[in-house]
Amino acid sequence: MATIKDVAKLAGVAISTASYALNNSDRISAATKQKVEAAAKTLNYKKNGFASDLKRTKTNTIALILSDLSGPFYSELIKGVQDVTSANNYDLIACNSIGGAQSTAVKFLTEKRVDGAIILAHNITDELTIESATYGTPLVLLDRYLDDNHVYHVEVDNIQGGYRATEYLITHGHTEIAYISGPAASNDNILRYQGYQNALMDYHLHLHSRWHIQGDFTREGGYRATKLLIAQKKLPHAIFYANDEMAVGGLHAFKENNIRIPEDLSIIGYDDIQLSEYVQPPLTTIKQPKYEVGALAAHLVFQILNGEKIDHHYKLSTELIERASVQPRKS
Amino acid sequence: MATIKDVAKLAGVAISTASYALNNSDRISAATKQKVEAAAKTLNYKKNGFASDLKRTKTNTIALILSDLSGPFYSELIKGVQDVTSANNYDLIACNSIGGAQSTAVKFLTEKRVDGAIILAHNITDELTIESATYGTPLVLLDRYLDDNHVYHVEVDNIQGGYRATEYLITHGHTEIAYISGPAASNDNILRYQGYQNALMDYHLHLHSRWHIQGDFTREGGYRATKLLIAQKKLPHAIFYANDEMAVGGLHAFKENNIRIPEDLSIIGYDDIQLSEYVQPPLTTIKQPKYEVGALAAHLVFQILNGEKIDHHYKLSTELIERASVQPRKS
DNA sequence: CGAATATGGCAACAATTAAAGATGTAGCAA
DNA sequence: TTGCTACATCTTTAATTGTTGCCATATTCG
Repeated sequence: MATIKDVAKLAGVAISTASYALNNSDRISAATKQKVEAAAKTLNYKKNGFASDLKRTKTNTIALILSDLSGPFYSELIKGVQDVTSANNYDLIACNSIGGAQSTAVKFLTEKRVDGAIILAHNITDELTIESATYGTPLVLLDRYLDDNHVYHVEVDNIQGGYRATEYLITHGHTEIAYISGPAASNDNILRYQGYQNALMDYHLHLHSRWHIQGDFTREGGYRATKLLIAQKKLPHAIFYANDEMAVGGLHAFKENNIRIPEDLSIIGYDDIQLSEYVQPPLTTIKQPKYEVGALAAHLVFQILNGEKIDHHYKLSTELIERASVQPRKS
Repeated sequence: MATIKDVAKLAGVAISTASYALNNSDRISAATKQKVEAAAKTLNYKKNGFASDLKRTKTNTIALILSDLSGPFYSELIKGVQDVTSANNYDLIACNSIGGAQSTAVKFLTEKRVDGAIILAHNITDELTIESATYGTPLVLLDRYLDDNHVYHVEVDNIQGGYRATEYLITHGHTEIAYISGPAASNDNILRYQGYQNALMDYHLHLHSRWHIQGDFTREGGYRATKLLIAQKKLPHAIFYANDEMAVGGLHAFKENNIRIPEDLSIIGYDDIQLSEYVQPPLTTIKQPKYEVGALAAHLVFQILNGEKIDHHYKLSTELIERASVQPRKS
């Protein structure tokens, strides 16, 4: 493989001259520049990215860290990140954090292989995150809060989203409203539940523990939780599923038990996944501004990279998508 | 940021000794090793990835190149790649090829930032692909054929898949079978159509050009193509959509025109996307072994990296998923 | 004293870049 | 006209980036 040395030799100039010429420095005469470029072409010279990055101590790439590349991650969010990154002429790579401290993500972070990162992966420990941030790599966290001077956050207002979903059910006349939760440890879940509680309180409704069923954000978990609810004999008026995947699972359970949605019971989800529009009935749900989250996160990375002083916290709000899984309660 | 120099100084040893110690060489005494490790810890030393890669001329990472990171790409396929890559203790990064020659993907390929790559991105030109391959980076192409000694291929047998789909319709009594195609330039599309033609021929059915409608692999395109077909007044007995996305679009069009599937007309798709199971009626379709494609592709990269001589071409076959969108024709 | 083991010195990897050097040209005085 | 300086332009030398690994050397022990 040809190096810049070979190019310089062929062009009959010094290595540095070749470097200047190839990098469009204006201290090189047009003639020399042409000679060098011709040489580079005939040798099929391509610069070695590492050597270049090493000297410049800058990679021009930022990482999007996902817990699992093959996961059902938000394509809208990625689009947001991608758009902003390429507008800034940076490269974007996606890597996974499977394997914790041994993962690709952590390696890229600690070994300074990227200039900045956006993290959507709860399996990267807090310490690791802080450690990476402290050493100068701008980090934007999307899925949790971390009190550190070098870490920035973009989040969707989950409390407000949970509140809105619950309020929507209440204003449709439902008073017995169940909540099928995500994993207890999930921050998203906790906040959505908080919103649910706040709404019940504000409308002077009671919080029954029987209406709080544990789920895990998976379709299967939603199915099981719903079966459990059905087995309790007395059904609620409506159910707020902490995410759409679980709601889809719930739909299966209801179908098996000949319970009609929304005639017998209203349900609302959270996320507005692609499927929501296609299930029967189409799912009313809370939509998160995913594109905006991604775009904002990427923007922040660049602002930090430019040394601008910015807030550490950004909160975006949700939107309610009305479809057909909720109907007013007939008394 | 601490470098190995600082570590060596603090530990009171030479740089090389520190390097050996940190890389678990057995030529270093346990005592020294410990000293070095302690120093590294107090200084919070993390090796610089580039410098290391530069010296070793090896990156230990392979790239999965996708035309668009935010696209609806095959999560099963990625899972296959991911599993094999991590089993080989390599890192995997995903990058996009938006922007052609200026894209991140091309940059990583030409600048030797990765040891190998799996490409699922038609917008990387053939020349570029060959160029990268020639200079020693193992390349596995998933979406097209390229006659080059350094390029390897894994493909799903699209002719067989197209044949199987068509044959299934024929054996259910349908004789007037339409084909709604993908983009004319798509290799996948061409081969599926080839399979369709072969099946018709083998069963002595005529190929009517009126039954060949142009689509583009998108939901919207499927919708439009189907409307066109409906507008022709005379409907076929069955339709073979070159992919599921278009079939979903078709379903919309039929619903709008009160044409019942599968009572009035049978349809079959291709891909078995997640949605297929959920649309009404659930879509009978051809499933591609995506996980296997990804896993095999990754395997090949490592075999090539190990200098093994392997075939340049691998073909996997499809599977027919029977659901409810095809029913026998009543004469 | 020779062998084995542990450690250190130094070049190499491929690029960038500051600073010094070379070359040529113009201006001006003798 | 000649000779010299000054300056601008272009090119080169050499240092630098962080790490690795070959080779040489120092130390220790039987």
